[in-house]
Amino acid sequence: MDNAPRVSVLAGEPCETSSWDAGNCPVRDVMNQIAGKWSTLLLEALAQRPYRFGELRRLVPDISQRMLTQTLRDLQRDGYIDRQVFPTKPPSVEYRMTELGHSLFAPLSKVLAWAGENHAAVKAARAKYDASELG
Amino acid sequence: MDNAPRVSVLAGEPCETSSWDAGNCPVRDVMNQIAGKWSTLLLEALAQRPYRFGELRRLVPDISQRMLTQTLRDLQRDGYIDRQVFPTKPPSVEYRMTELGHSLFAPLSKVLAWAGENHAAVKAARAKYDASELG
DNA sequence: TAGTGCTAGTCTCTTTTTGAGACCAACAAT
DNA sequence: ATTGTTGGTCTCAAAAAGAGACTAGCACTA
Repeated sequence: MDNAPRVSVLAGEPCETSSWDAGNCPVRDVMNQIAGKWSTLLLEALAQRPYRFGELRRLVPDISQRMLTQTLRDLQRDGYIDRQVFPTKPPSVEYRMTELGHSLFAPLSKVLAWAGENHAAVKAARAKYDASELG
Repeated sequence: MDNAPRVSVLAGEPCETSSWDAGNCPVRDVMNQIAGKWSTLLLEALAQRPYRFGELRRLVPDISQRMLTQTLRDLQRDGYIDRQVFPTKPPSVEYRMTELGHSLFAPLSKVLAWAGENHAAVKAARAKYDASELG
């Protein structure tokens, strides 16, 4: 049941606070996919250049094959990446970011840049919180 | 064989492909928190104005109290929101976004806007994928 | 005075998701 | 003949999330 298509309720309304339930909210519908543990990492890689399955697996050392397959399928299903099979001797598969994917990655990369710039501040906040919890 | 160029995607160079393991990567460390199912939704709410626990619960109808508590704690721990207890008759708790939280929400809101604008394209891609899977 | 509801949670139990690792078929080199 | 490489799938265990009962102190109600 891992790869069963997720049926999403129809909607078209912007995400107002009065309709923040799962079926009606574009933000939730879109974010719930790209907010996965591995999605942003794979998008970051594929924004750079196309990669093959095994390359991505080596690039992200601690992802399981199962989750790599599944995350790539989800990103493909939402139209962010394309999957192309080459009938070579051992068949190879290339994943490539689509235009839609690049248009998403434009604003997303700003968030990733923020993460890099503010990592220290976040770690400091964590240390402070953990210290006050123990005290 | 492993001739993949180890080049950073982002200008600020927050995450090189040679250190994409969990412990070394600021992007993963920061994103894994804000990428939760409920985090962006709560950040979106608290970017507008402070809210109390019960208000947030009513705002997001399908979040459980357990996950609301836990997500708020995580956001507080990373320094994005503050938690303030008022010793009123029935004690009330107010959650308020910090400066760090607002500085994160600036780029994050661009992604949320993208989600609203491109929801239709994503749904179309999904429909196309599901149709080809069934055929 | 008992009953009800509000507050912001916690505790337990069940279901879902994720992770670890074995297995697959074809073909290439050793 | 064994090993390695390709891109997966399959099963089973562990972790995370969801559902719902339960708490304490106070206010209002009957």
